[in-house]
Amino acid sequence: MSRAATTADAFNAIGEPNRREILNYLALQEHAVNDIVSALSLEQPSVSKHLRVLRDVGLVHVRRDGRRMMYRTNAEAIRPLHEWAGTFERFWRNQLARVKERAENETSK
Amino acid sequence: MSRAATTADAFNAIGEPNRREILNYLALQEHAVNDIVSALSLEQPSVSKHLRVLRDVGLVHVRRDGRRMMYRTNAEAIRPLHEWAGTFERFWRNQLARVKERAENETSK
DNA sequence: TTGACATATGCCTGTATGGGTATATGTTTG
DNA sequence: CAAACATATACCCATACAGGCATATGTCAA
Repeated sequence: MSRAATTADAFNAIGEPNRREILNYLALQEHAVNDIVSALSLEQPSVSKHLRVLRDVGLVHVRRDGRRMMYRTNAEAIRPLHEWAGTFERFWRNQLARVKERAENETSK
Repeated sequence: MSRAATTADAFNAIGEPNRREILNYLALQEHAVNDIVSALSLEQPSVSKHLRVLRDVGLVHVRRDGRRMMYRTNAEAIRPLHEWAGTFERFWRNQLARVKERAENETSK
């Protein structure tokens, strides 16, 4: 045993900064691998590998266009993540409320 | 160079399943390390290590209570994550809309 | 079919873990 | 101060990467 595989799930996959950049870039519209390479200044093999990981966890979709491979972010796969983080929303709201409250008490002194 | 450190940021830290469990557990109220060990059936050293990582990226707060260390999730630190994922919301909404639309067209045939 | 173009893989290296076990550190109580 | 209790670290091991470089694979144009 050791560490969990990066390809295990979306949570793990987005841990890599470049992969998040790629997802951002591919969210607006599909792009070929080379476009990503240029846009993010990464090595082509590196991009292909990241795309491979993203694809394995379903974070991107692919489509062949002649000799190019068109990738596109699958927003749907990011939802679980948004929802997980969202379960903490009420807590940070409370925290903010408490801080605000305290601040107001200080001020009214 | 190699991979980014797990302690680099919150995104990376939540990649580990056990750490997400810990955050869930500590969201409702603070708990001592031993409570976590019992609740999640993990080895004590393992829990301490995960807490260390979570603490380094600010995902939990600590407070000493006698010989115990009371940990608590810092929901505020999860917000950036929620927001990042949230930027994709309009995309998955669109995707769902398209799917739904298509389904309705099929039905009406 | 051949060469160019676009990607994907293979391989090697250094590093970052996560788990398990033993042990150090800090705190309380008798 | 000694023993017990609660955590944190130190180590060791096996593994998963991410980056860099070379090369295989797939597709199109002449």
